[in-house]
Amino acid sequence: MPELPEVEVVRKELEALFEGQPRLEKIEFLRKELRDPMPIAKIQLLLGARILAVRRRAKYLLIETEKGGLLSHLGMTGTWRVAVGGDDRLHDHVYLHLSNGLRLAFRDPRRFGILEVFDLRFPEKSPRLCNLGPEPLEEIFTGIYLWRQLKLRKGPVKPALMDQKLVVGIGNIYASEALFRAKIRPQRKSNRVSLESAEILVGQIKQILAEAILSGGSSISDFKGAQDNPGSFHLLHQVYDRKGVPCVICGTLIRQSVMAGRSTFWCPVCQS
DNA sequence: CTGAGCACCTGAGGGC
DNA sequence: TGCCCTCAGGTGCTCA
Repeated sequence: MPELPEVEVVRKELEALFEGQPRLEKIEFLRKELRDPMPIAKIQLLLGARILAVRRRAKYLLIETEKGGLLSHLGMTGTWRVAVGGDDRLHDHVYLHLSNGLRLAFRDPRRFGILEVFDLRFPEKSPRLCNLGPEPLEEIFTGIYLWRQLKLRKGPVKPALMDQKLVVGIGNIYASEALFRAKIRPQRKSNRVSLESAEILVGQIKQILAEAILSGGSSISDFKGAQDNPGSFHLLHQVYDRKGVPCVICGTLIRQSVMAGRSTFWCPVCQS
């Protein structure tokens, strides 16, 4: 799935496609459910509305219209794509027909994605958004904040970084990558990460997410932008999916293990 | 409260 | 070539 950088890349592309504030002329559902049933009737209430903006909160895309908000999550394999005329895509589930002539497809083979409405006036109160931690690229996400949060936890630091209640947007790739850059072993107990290490880790998280956005995201497997352009950040992965490959710093072979059900990669020498 | 395990679903890739 | 197995960017449930 798309982690924060990939979602942000999609957001920017949608923003460009929504230039001129097109109307939602038709919303076509090719199936009734993704991971959960879609609230089709509520979504249809947005018909005819102009699209005003598209924002991102955590890994959610928030499309703001005159008549309300449309929220989407890309799950593991979700994408918003400009549908080309006549194509008959197996995994297209919803089409947004816009008044500028574009047809946007929500395409998601595994159907772990989400499509719902949200209240524009109180987005933070919507059920999907009300328990989220701070945005990692904003100033409130600091070393002292992370250190205090980690102090409260006994488990390993890597799953903690992926907990969206602690901080949003970091998924399985960027958790491994940020810990490598900060020289922290993923297995390190959260409450034993020093303030100094937490400061370094926050700096690395901000840097890696920003770099990934600039590179158009990581295109492992099938992530692509709305108009088929792949990102290139996966070329800069230093540990993720590199089991048995020499560490770029010290040459030791990268190791892999499973933590909280997710593959985890690290250098046994550089990270302690 | 926390953390672990698993379920949700399809497709890609490796081994034989 | 084909079959079978494992694994995949996330989240949210149950259970201890």
